[in-house]
Order: sequence, then C-alpha cells, then structure tokens
Amino acid sequence: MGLAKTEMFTDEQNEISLFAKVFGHPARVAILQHLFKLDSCICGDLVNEIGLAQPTISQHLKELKQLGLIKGNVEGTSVCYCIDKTNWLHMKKIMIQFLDQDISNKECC
Amino acid sequence: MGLAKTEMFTDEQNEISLFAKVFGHPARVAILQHLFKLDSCICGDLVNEIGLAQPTISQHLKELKQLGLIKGNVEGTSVCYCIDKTNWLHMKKIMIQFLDQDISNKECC
DNA sequence: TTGTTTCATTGTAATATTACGATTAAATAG
DNA sequence: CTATTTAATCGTAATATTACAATGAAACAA
Repeated sequence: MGLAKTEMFTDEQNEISLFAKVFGHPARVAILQHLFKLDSCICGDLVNEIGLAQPTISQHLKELKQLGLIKGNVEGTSVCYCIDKTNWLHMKKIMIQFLDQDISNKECC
Repeated sequence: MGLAKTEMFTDEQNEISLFAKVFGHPARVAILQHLFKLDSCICGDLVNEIGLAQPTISQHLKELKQLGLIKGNVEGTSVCYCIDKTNWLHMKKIMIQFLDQDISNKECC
C-alpha cells in the first residue's frame, strides 16, 4: 500500500518519522549541509553543487520547506535559501531526545 | 524513478540518509521506543503493542536488523529482540553530528 | 508421531518516491 | 515591447515502500 497507518501511532512518533523521512535522501542531506557551510545564502548553484537536474533540486527544496527546515526568499530572478533557525532547533531537540534514550543494561541477546 | 543516485554523494551523506530512512516510518520508531522502554527483551508482543499485522512487524524488524540497530535471538519458539548498543551509539554519533551543525548567524532570509 | 505456537518468507496490490523533460511564471535587461 | 535568466510546476516513467493473506519453518508439547 505504501501508506503508513499514522493514526495508530503517537503524535511524537509521527513527528519523528516525518523529520527522519526528509533526511532519508542523500540529496536533501547534501542541500542542508551546503546551507550550513555557506556564510551567505545560496540560490541556484545547488544545481551545480549537487549533480541533479533543476526540477529535482527544486522538488527536494520544496519538501525541506514544507517541513519548515528551510526558508526561501526571492531576490530578483533567483531565490535565496537558508536554514530556518527556530524550526531547526525544535526538530533537533525532538530528534536528539529520540536518539539519546538511555541504553544502559538494555542489551540481552 | 524512485532510485536515489547514491554515487554522486559522499559516504557520510549516504550513511546519514540510510539511518534517517529507517526512522522514517512511525512503526519503526515505535518498535525502537518499545525496545528501549523495556528492561528485558521483547518477543512477539510487538504485534499486540503496535497495531500492525505480524508479517508487517516482521518486515520492519528486518529493516532495523539489516542496519544493525537491533539484534534478534531465538528463544524456543519465540524471538527476543533488543537494541544493538555498539551500533546504536555509532549511529547516534553520526546523526547528532549532522543535527548539531553550527547554526549561528546563518539565517539571512 | 501430531498438534500448536511463533516468527520468517513469499507474493501481491496500493501507494509513495525519485528523477527529469517540457513548460510556465516572474523578474530583469536591452 | 522582446529577450534572457532563474526557479517553480506539470506530467510521467521507473522504482521503492507499505501492508497483509497465505504459506513455510522451527521449536516445543502431548
């Protein structure tokens, strides 16, 4: 079916999986790392930096934007993207909380 | 095409996306949280705990196992699963490094 | 042996994702 | 006005994911 049964999970579980899903493609990881690395905003040079076609990059940017992790700002004919600081920190808190669960004495196999 | 072009990304970017992808479904998040919560190993009660059919849970467990995040141990007719401590810590390090990139003064939109 | 229990595997239908050519829209340059 | 540039959107083909019924396999009980 390709369709996750979200109604049987907690809001937290669904939120974690949504954030994780957007990181589940190397192009989106690369886009985010590039946005972090640059001091200034980048625009269409993501298409050159990463080797994918322009519509593909645009599609990945859209997904990152829909989750609120990046913001886009029109500057003339180009668009300037950057990390949304507030939303990134919120996501980071949720994800690290999930990753950082207490693991001591839990191994038994 | 539904096929990520992994060859154009770094090993690190591919590794991050593979870990993230496995967290990209709420059932797998729920399974991991359950394994963390219990002091002892769990077996087939994941099917009751989560509301999905047995083959579906088995399929999700397989994906977690393939990435090395959990281990399974046969005990009679049942199987005991638990978090793989070493591999979890390795994954955690990589993911937190990605999430914890320096964000100061990078916002410009 | 014959059930029974527990979980993995197989097969498959429904849906989602990925990638890109073609096109459109918006801003700017001439 | 007419290019030109840049990026979004549309349409679509190829592939991946999700879910589960049916079946298989392994351990145990009687």
